Amino acid sequence: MSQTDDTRARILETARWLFWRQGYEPTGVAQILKEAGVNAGSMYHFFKNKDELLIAVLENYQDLLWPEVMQPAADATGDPIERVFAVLDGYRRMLIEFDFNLGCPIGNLALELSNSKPRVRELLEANFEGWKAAMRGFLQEAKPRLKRGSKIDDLADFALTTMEGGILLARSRRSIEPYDAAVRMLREHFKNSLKPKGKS
Amino acid sequence: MSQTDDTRARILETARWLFWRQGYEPTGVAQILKEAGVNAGSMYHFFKNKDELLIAVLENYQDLLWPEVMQPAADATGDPIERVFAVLDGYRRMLIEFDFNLGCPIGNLALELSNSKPRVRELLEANFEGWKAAMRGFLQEAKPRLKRGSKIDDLADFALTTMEGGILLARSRRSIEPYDAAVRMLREHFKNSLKPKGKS
DNA sequence: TATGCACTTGAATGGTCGTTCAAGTGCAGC
DNA sequence: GCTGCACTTGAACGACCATTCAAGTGCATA
Repeated sequence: MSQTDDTRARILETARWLFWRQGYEPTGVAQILKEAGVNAGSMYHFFKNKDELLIAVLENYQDLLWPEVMQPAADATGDPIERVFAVLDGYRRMLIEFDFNLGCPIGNLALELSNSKPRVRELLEANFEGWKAAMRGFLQEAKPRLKRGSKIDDLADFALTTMEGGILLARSRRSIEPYDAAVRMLREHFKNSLKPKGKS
Repeated sequence: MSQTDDTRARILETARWLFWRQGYEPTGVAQILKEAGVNAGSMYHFFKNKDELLIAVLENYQDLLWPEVMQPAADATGDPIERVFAVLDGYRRMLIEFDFNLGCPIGNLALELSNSKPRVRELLEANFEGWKAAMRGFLQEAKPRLKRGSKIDDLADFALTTMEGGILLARSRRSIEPYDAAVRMLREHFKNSLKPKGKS
């Protein structure tokens, strides 16, 4: 990795972390520069402006989705339905690890920026879509066990809304309870979508 | 209403509207002053600073919850379960009316500010709690029709997380579909929580 | 008519914002 | 050793930020 790549990567990673913790608007360019140990001119050499940096961050999240979020869940269990809940458990651990100070990075930015520039909105949507597609992949594997009427697409959407809503509420109440309750309900819902099978 | 009350009320209402549309941080005091037709000194006569204005806005939301959100739902139908869904339908209409540019005012602010001053967090939580309490009230009425195992508190939480998650996704995708899908799932879940009754 | 106080005026303050740029540095290819 | 270009330096820019304040205005009470 060249010095060049290193600087660019360091800016990107610092920005990603700060946008996650503080949001986009409240994070000043000066703070990014300071924490990345870089001067203003360097940043503006790699990124046209703060908006373009955000766009690069969102593109970066797309690349990180599988290795950081989905792969660990796939490793945790072979059961495709359980993989869905392993993903949700990943967010649960994140909530607790950071003491409810951090939420879903995409969800945070989506709420702050869903009225902003088209390219930004496009990338936010693409990130959600990628998440959903991964879920659909898991569910597709479990298709034989699902009731005929169950729509895989709706189930994936529902997992996403439950996760985002659960995180929102858990952070506000600074307690894991609402998140757990939401996941419990989702699990019940999934159970009702599975064919009734006497044996495992 | 005296001139005094009028000025204060106008500042409060303008701030509420702008915080809703743009969020807290991105809304400048100057913009509030301009749109309210007020000078800086007047605002700082009534509110110590921008933070205190936010706190007043959040207190104001608490007062508005029943007349603006719950009463219309209570008027819409006598069936307590349907009242829950009438509330959700109110948010649905809001999403469409403002072309997905506006979300739940509390949800927006909660995501932006859940790591901020204690009094702010406290009020955000109290707003969610008020919403949930109203839902619990509806569900309590329907208690005889609920299965013995169903926890009213969890159902109320679940309605809230579904609503917030659904709004988040709908705004990002700029389509009502994910919201409708989430509500559909919630309805199914509620149906499964009701005692199986042959006749209506 | 005089006193006091709630409220208003709007310019000014110091700080931070994102961004620019002229002047460098150091390495790759010739 | 020279040229050219990718990259870095860091001071400076104007715009906007929340907030302050001295100087009013106008009304209620005496």
